[in-house]
This record gives sequence, C-alpha cells and structure tokens, in this order.
Amino acid sequence: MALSAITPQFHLHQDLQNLNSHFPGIHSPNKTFTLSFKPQKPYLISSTLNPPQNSLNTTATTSIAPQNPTNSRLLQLCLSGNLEHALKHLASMQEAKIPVEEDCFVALIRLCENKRGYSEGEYVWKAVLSSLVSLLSVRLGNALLSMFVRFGDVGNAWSVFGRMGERDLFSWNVLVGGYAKAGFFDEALCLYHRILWAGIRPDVYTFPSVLRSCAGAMNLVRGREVHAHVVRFYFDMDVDVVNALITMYVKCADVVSARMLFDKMPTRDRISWNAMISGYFENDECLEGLELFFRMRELSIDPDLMTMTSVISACELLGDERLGRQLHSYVVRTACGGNISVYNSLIQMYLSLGHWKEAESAFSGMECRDVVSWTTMISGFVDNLLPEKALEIYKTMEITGTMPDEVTIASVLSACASLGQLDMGMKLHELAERTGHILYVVVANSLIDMYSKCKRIEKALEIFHQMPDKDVISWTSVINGLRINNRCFEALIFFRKMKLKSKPNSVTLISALSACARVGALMCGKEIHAHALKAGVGFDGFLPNAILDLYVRCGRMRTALNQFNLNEKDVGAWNILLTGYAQQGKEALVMELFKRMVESEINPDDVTFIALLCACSRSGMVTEGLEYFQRMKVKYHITPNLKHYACVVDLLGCAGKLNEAHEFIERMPMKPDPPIWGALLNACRIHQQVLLGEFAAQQIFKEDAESIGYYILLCNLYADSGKWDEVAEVRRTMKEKGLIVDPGCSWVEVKGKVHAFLSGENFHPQMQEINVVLEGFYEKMKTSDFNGQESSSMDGVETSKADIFCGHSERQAIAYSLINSPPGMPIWVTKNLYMCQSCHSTVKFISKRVRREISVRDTEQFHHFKDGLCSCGDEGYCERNDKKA
DNA sequence: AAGGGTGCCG
Repeated sequence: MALSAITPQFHLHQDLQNLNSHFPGIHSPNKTFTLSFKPQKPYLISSTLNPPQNSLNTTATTSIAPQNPTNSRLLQLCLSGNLEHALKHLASMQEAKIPVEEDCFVALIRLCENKRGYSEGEYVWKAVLSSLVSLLSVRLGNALLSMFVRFGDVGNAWSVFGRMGERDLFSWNVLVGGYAKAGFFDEALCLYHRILWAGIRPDVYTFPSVLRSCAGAMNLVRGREVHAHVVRFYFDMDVDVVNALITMYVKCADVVSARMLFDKMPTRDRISWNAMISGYFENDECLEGLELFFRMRELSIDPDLMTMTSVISACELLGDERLGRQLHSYVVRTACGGNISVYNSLIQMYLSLGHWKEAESAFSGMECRDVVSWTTMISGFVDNLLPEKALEIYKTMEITGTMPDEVTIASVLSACASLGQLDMGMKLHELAERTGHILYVVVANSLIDMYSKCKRIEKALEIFHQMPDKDVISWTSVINGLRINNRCFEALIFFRKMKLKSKPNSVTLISALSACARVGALMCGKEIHAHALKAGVGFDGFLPNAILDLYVRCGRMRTALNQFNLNEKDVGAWNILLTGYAQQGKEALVMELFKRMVESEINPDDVTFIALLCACSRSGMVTEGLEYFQRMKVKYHITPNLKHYACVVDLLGCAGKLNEAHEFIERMPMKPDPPIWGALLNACRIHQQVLLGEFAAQQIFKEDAESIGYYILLCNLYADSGKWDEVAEVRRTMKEKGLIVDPGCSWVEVKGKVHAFLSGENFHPQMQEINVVLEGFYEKMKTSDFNGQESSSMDGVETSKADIFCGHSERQAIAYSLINSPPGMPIWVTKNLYMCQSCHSTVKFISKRVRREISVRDTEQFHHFKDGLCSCGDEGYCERNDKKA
C-alpha cells in the first residue's frame, strides 16, 4: 500500500486550523505552510492505521522482569551479547509455543542493532509479528524503528511505525531521520508536517533531520519555511539546530543567509565553524572560507580533523601550494597527524597541484593507509599522466592486502586504458566480476573505455549491452570507443539511440562531432552543432573547437572561418585551422595564418609545429621546415616529441634526402619509435630505395609486428620496385599473423543521410544501378584519350600494385550520389584509406564528364576534382600520395 | 536509554 494511502490528504486551511488550535501563537503568514504533496514512494505495509491525532504523553508499558525461566534465559543471552544462541533460544521458544516477553524482544532487537545483524533483525521482527496480539507498544516499536533505520531499511521502519498503537516524539524523530538519511527527502518532509498536524511540538532532534531533507532536495523555499518554524518554536538559540540551519543554507547555495546566522550566534561550537568554512569552499568562495579559518585561529579555536581536511582541499581549489605546505606542517605538529583522512586530503592536494613527489613522500610517511589513500595515489598518478606509477602503486596495494573498492578498480582501469595494457585490464575485469564491483556504473564505464582503447571494441560493446543501468558516461564511452576503433558510422547510430534515452553532455557531443568529422557527415554534424546551441552548451569547453574541427575536416573552410571568428581563438582553434589548410594543400595560407597567430600574441604549441612541419613536408619546403623545427626549440622552448621527429624525417625523406633523414634519426636524443622508421620506409618507397627501406622495416618489426600499415608500406615498396617475390613473401607473413587489411570504406552524405560503401560488399539497395553507372564510365574512359597518361602504370601489374589496398569504394559512393542528387551539386566523399592512382584518374574523368565538383577526403588530404583536374596536382599525387595504404 | 549537526578518493 502506498504511503499516501495512510497519509491523510489534508486541505490547506484545515491544516492551518489544526496547527493554530494546537499552537495558538503560530499562524501561517506568507508561504510558511503552503505545502505540496507529491505522490509517495510505495512501501509495503499491512496496516491501515492513521497516526493518532495526539500521541504525546503516552507512557510506555512498564517493563516487568521476565516471569518464567525460559524468558530469563533469553534475556541473559541477549545481555551477554550472544546473538547466535539467543536466536536459537528464540526459535526453540517459538516451537514450544512459549510466549516471549516484551523485554526479551527489546533486548534482542538492540543486540541485532549493535551487532549489525540485518537478517537476524528481520527474523526477530517476524517473530514479533507472529506473537503480536494487537498493536506494538511504544517501547518495542521504538526499538524496532531504531534498528531498521540504523540498517537503512525505511520500508520495514514504516511498517513498524504503522503497527504502533501509540508513538512518542522519539518514534517520529527516528523515522524522519531514517527517511532523510536514506535520501527520501520528500517523505521525510511529509512526515515532519504530520508531526505538526498531530499537534506535537518538535524538539531539537527533529529539526536537523528535517533541514537535512531540505538540503538534500536542494529546496531552499522549504528550508526557509522550516527556518521560520525553528524561530517560532524558540529553537533559534540552540547551537545544534542553528548548525543544521547553516548547513541547509550552505547546501542550498545560500551562503549569505548561512553567514548571517553564523554571525548572530551567541555561542558557536567547532561544528558551527566547520560547517561555515566548508560551506564557503563548497560554494567556491574559497577566500572567504580561508578568512574564516584564520579568524578561527585568531580566536584560538583549534581546528579539528574536519576543519583541516576541508581547508586542505580548498588549497587544491585555490592552487595555493604554499598554504598547503604550511597546513601540512601544522598537521604533522598536531593531533591530526595520525589521521588517515587528513593525510588523504593532503595527498590529494599535492597530486592535483601536480606535486606528485610530495604526495608520494607524504603517502610513504603514513603509519596506516586505507583504501582511499591508495586510490587517491592511483587516480592522482593517472591524472598526472603517470599511469605506469599508478599501476606500480596498485601492485603494492595488492601485496599489502588492502581490498580495492569500485573507485580503485575504475582508476586502475583508466591507467590500463592509457597504457594499452589489455592483460592487466582483463585481470581487473575478472576481479570486478568476482567481487560484484562490475555492478557499479563507474566500473563498467571504465571497462568500456579500457577495452575500447585496447582495440577490443567487441568486448566493450558486450559490457555496454550487459549493463542494467547506463548513464551518460556509459553512452559517451561506447560512442567514443566506436569512434577510436574506426567505426564512426556505428558511433553515430549509437548517438541517435542515446538521444532517445539519455541526455548527451558536451563530452558526448564532442565525441559525436568528431565521428561526423571523420566520415564527413556534415549534416549530422550541423544537427549536433544546433543541438549544442539549443542546449546552451555550444560554448562549453572544447565544444567550439570540435565544431570548428567538423567544418575544417568536411572541407567547408568558409563555414569554418565563420566559426573560428565566433570562437575564443585559443591555440587549439588556430591549430585546427592550420592543420586544415595543410590538408587542403594550401601551404602559403598555412604560413600566413601562422604569422597572424603570432601577431595576435597566441603562443604556438607542439601541435602548431606539427601542422607547420606537415605543410612544409607536403610542399617540399625543406629549408623552411628545418627552420620551423629550430624556431620551435629556440624561440618557443618546445622540446620536440616523437611526432615532430617523424615530421622532419618525412620532410627530408620525401624530398629525396634519404641519407640525411637516416642520419637525423640516428642523431635523435631519444629512441626512435616505429612511426619514425615508418616515415623513412615511406620515403624509401617513393624513391625506390629498397635496401634502406628494408632496414627501416626491420627496425619497425622489432618493436611493432602487429600494425598492418607497415606491412602494406613494405609491400608497396617491393611492388613499386618490381620485386614480386618479396611482395608475395610479405603478404604471406601478413596472412600468417592473421593481419587483415581494413576493408575500404567510403561515406557520402545525400539529403542529410550518410551512406557507407564497403569495398567487396554489395548490399546497398541501389548497387545494381551504381554498377551500371560505373560500367558506363569505364567504357567511356577506354574510348577517350583521357586515360592515356596513366595507361603505363595501369597495364598488366595493376592489380598487384598499391591499388590492391584501396578497395575503390569511393567510386561507388560517387556513383550513388550522382544518381541521387540534383545535377551540378558538388559531391563530398570521405574515405578511410588512401585513394589509389586508378581511383584518382577515374574520379578526374568523372568530374569532367558530369561537370560536377567532386571532393574526396582520404586519410591524408583533400582531393578537389573539377573539370578533370585535381587540386592536389597530378604529379604531386603520383609522387607523394599514392604511397601509404 | 534512544534520535540530530561538519570532511577525504573517480
């Protein structure tokens, strides 16, 4: 039966009459008693009792010592704390149908409560129920109420409450407190008003629970009403009640009211100070909080553990490392020194300010550590981009025998994710399954992220589908996982599904936008852009730059520039634009834009120089590129990373300076990684330097024998040099290793819908028409002199050459949009692999025949085809861009 | 006799 069934639906004026008749001094000005009653959560009860109108002054049944020896024995067992025997004794008494006296039940219930024996308590409650003739006495009922509330079982507490013949204020207070603690704030407030209607005068124990409910519901209006009640009942001088009021105001974000109360207090205890100080911190008014903390010190009131933990975490918010160190030394000198929580917040403070060495020494100096200490270290190392150290700490934690909780597991998983440590991640998965921690949403979310980042997207999807409750982060993780596993199309399908169930946040939108940008889904991206603006998050965090990135990657530079002008022009925005122009092959614009960036006093960062180096590399501007590389180090004090070195190798190598590139690698201050050797291998392919290329490949396979891209490069190197036996050898190795070439995939957006074409698959409903159209073009190409220029490279060996890794899916995409879009409309295709020379020629031909602009964006750059020409320049294309597959 | 008020980890 629902709570509302026994909650009388009072009419407002009737309530007021009631109230006025009991407390003539109290009337109902303003909004004080305008209460709304929401439908209640259902609780099973088997009583239809209404609370008595006035249950004050009811006396508990006087307790009488047990009359018979069996009862005496039970009482004795209870008093000696032997729950197990007591329960056995109870069972035997029930079997023998010996009535159990109230005293025994009360003692037994208290014992259950003290021993935290929930199931035992429930058993006793059933025993009480079965022996119950009429209604529960106040004494027995209160004991049961107290026990169930302690166990957080408000359902049973309510059931007990309903079976009580009489109740005193204690009964009401316990129940209100139980609802408040269990998070049923509306129910607690409803009960509070029933206390008033019943004509009972609340006491100092009532208000803290009621105020906690107002705070929990973030209901300032109700909180103010209760404040008015406090004043009218003359409890506004009681320190505990006023402390609760301060806390209520603080949690409802009304710090000013809290402070007014605090200032008016005739006496304050430490809790008043703590509530007010931490209240300031919670409301981001750290300076005021610190000021109050110093006032407290001036008044020689010693801060306690709670004061210290909250002030220390305020240093974290303020970024005040100096004060943090002072507090640290204060903590060491005082009694707080041995406290785990205080130390935990110190460690957290150091870690969040990036001083992980201090955190480490504070941590190692701790006499004892709890799971929070360990977890703080682990997640702190993850945040400080030191996942290896996070795993080290976790391994030590395992040795010391501390059991990880759900937060620990989530943090360690995030370390595994950033390290790509699948083995460790799978061990944690097993652990989470075994301990039941997988039921926590955070744990499952971290697992999705870990599996995605370790390239096990199927596992990630499996976990996602098994989750009973998915939150925004679950959806975002799976969308992002699909995106980073090159399954952007599916990512967008999930995004659509998500919108029906859960509200995407700005992180979700960024991930979805990035997926759109990847597959060139402009309309879909625009929709998300509009959604973001409508939801009022369009300018949150990285979202403006994600939108900019969408337009740039879809090749809509004009729209991109508009967006750029709207955005706050941070380094990120400039970098996106620079990278975009570099991909469009507009080197001169890149240089110009960089000049303007510097003029507008934006400091370039490492990414900026990657864009610049790429632009130089693409246009063969070796001198300029090397100059930028120097400038980055000398003028901007940016230490080049592996990606910069790879860019320089590419720059030198593609320009034919292979030996210089090799020497450059040898001179590197760090160990070259596979992508750097890959750049050299690619250069060797362009300039047909088989020996050096083979050397580079050897270096790569020593470290990375699983990435398919390098095998394809090597294959192409051999193919371009006519070494067909070696090609076959490499392909055999690939097959042995089970490496599968990504199927070519092209996306085209027609009428706002993205269509994906997978090479080798023919399941598109219009596939027949598409093939007819393509056949037509091939026929015409044969008869025209258009294909003359590349006939030399297309004869005989064509199928064995680089083209085998293309998939040619872009042809289908183009044919599809020719059929389905109006004449003259430009066509935009996005591709997951590099466009092969044969496709390049075909598309050039098509663009001339149909007089349409066709843009194909492959993994490397944009090809804008118009009137039989491509923006990349045909020579340039053969040289540089028919290289990597 | 019991019940209430303050802090730390993703």
